[in-house]
Amino acid sequence: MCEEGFLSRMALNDNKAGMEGLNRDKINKIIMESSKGSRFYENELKKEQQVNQRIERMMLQKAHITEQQLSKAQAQVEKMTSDLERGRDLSRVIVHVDMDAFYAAVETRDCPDLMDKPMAVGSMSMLSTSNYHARKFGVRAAMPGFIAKKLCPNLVIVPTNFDKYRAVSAEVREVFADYDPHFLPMSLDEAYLDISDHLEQRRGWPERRGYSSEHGDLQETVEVEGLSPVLFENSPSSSPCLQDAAGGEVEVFGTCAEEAVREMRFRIEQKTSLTASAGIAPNMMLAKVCSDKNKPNGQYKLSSNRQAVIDFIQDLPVRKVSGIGKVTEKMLGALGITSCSHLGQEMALLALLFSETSWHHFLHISMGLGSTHIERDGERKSMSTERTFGEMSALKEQFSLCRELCQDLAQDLQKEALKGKTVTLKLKNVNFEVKTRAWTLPCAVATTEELFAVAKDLLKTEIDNVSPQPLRLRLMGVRVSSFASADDKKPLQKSIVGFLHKKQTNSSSTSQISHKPVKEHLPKPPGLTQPSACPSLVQQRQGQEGHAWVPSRGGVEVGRTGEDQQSFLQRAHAQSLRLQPESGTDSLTCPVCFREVNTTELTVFNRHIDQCLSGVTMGQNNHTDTELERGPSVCEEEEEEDEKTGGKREEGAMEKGRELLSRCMLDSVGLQLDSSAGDHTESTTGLLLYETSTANIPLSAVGLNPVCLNTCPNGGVSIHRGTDPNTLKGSSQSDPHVRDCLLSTGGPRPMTTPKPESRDHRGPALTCPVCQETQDTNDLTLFNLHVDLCLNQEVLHELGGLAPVDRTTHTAPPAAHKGLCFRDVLFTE
DNA sequence: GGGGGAAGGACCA
DNA sequence: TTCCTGGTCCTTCCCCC
Repeated sequence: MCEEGFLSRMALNDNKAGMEGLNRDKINKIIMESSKGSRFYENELKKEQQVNQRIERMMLQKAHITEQQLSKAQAQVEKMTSDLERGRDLSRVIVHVDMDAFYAAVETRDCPDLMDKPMAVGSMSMLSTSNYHARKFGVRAAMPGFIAKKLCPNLVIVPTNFDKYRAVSAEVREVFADYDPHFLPMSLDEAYLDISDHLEQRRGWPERRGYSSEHGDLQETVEVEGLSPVLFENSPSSSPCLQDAAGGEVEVFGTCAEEAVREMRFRIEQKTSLTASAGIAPNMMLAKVCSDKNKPNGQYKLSSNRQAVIDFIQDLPVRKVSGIGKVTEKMLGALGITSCSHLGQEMALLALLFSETSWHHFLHISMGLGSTHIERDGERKSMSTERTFGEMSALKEQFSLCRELCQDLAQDLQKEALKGKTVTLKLKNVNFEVKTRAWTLPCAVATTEELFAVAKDLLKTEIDNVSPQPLRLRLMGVRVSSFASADDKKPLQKSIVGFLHKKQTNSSSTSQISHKPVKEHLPKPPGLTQPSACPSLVQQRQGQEGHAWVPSRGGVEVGRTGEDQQSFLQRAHAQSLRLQPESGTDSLTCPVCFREVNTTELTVFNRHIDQCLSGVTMGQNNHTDTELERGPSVCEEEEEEDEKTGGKREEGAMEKGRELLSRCMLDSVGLQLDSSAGDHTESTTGLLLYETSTANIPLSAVGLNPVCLNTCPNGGVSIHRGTDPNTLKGSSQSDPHVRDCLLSTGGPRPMTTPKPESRDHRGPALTCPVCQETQDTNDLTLFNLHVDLCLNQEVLHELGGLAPVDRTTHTAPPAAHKGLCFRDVLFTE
């Protein structure tokens, strides 16, 4: 700490070129006065305390280290050191190039009036960079503009113009490409190059080559030997400058690494009127440190020999190394480590106090080792967008912003043709506390609607968690990660077919479905991910089975355990598994009971699945092992019965099947189907649904849209939150569900669905609450069938990226068509 | 005990 | 009056096998 009560993490970070020799105390006092008492400050104080606690724990741990432990660690360190030493590679010439105060320099170039003024690029909220005049006042990047103004009242703040910086950056990169076509850009103003190959070529060139800068056009000139050298004005170094035949100035460069880099910087300056600094070293870590050595407009070369590297590292402050920030610096400082040589001396201690990853990193630094191979074309891991704003507490605004962010992100994903399985919502409240909430889906998503379906549920969970207080936000962001690999992009149904055929179940296929239940396949309601975050749920221990969450109000209590989720997976997929025959197989494996069914007859197999499902779903599995093993024979008996009853049984089975589907899907997300609620037992699907869990349910994950029926202006099936089904009638727009429904759909729709009690209603044409299409029928049985089919399609589409072939006619698929058939609807890949 | 997801945080430009 | 954005990687915790 600089002084009593001062937050070290808020103190001026002068670890930047152009900030040496400043009056730190004076500057810190101003920063302190501007910040103290603010929410930001309070949050920083909290974080500082956390770091201090971390240090305390570390020191306590240190106090308990024995001599024996230390010598064991020392042996380990020594072994690793000698291994690393053997692998030390000094053969590459790595360059780190960094444009000087890039954004500020671009703005100054375009507005020369700014040349001699302290200026910064950014806003009153945050600065992106500052010029060297401003740095003398302590003004630097990542400082809010209002504080910078207090440090330097004459500071000119210019708003950012990224299009302009991108254009300049493209020009600079053209130059980089001449020295290393595979250079690695780190940002708009920074890149790593491996110029080893370029230097090899360069050796074959004339001893010196020159560039004439006449008319601003940089021309490579022929050999200039024999001309009298003159100094080039504004030249980065005092290199000789010659004149060509026309009397124009010619800058001359040699063939060594330093000359090549000087030439590169010269060309950048000629092309953009901006200066760059560079570091030349045998690896990336050292090159980065070297580029900062002679900033601005300078370069530094570290010789490629071991002793030079060791000497260079000796007195280097740890904070100068990329990857060591203020927290690590403080932790090392508590152990008396400030320079890289200290780091090497205390390595055994560090090996005992830090994680393996961390101390290995420290060891590399202390030996002056770094990457000698510039990793190119690394795959992107995530994509996100976030926005900071003034306090936002209104639900409508929050959901609307959430959708906007999803829309922006969907556009970005589309540009790179990416789809990801994990959607993360980031929230920062007005107290600067950051929360992230993630949910991993069974398949990759990319569209606005898909992203919003998840993000809004995550948001809703957080809103409910602080209810009845409003969620007071200052930032919201949405991120997508776990991008689909080439394998993941393959249609899911192939895997399903493979999964069901016993011969393939044991293969090492990368299919998304396997015998072994994989967690990410399990749609998990956000509300259930963190039981403690949901006070209305009672958490129960159930032996070895994990946790069960029992809703404390509304509906019948339904415990949910890991087991439940697994069986949901089975059920959900089973529901979507209606097969077309595939040649070359003689048995199928049931996705519910996992038993082999000796048949290739899909009607028979589907019946078996239905029977399994009825057992699983109703919680009264009537299958005995013997019965299940019989598989086909059960179905044979049923077929016989069908013949006797003239197919009536089939009709009943369809009805039952529909109910089962709804029951399965709803149960899986904590909803219950109620068939005993008096007048309200029937809705458009002939079923009244109400929620049995107070957790927030991402219905979209299983393809259900939370549309509501008679009480909601949007129409549809009623999903009533947390109240007795008999109170449904009284719902209004103030009902949270109705409000959400309106929000998510953009406003009330004309109510076109029939009243639940009027099953024989003969009114105008009906509109399906799922596909929103008007159906040319007023026969509710037919209409209900259509709604079910739509729901099924939505579910399958969600689960497997399947596209419905025919939504209106429900025609049976041609027998020869290869694909999946689910309840008379054909899906193609 | 190891693998993997979620959440939070460090660090970078 | 006011403290960003977008990305990667690491750590910790917890669940599950």
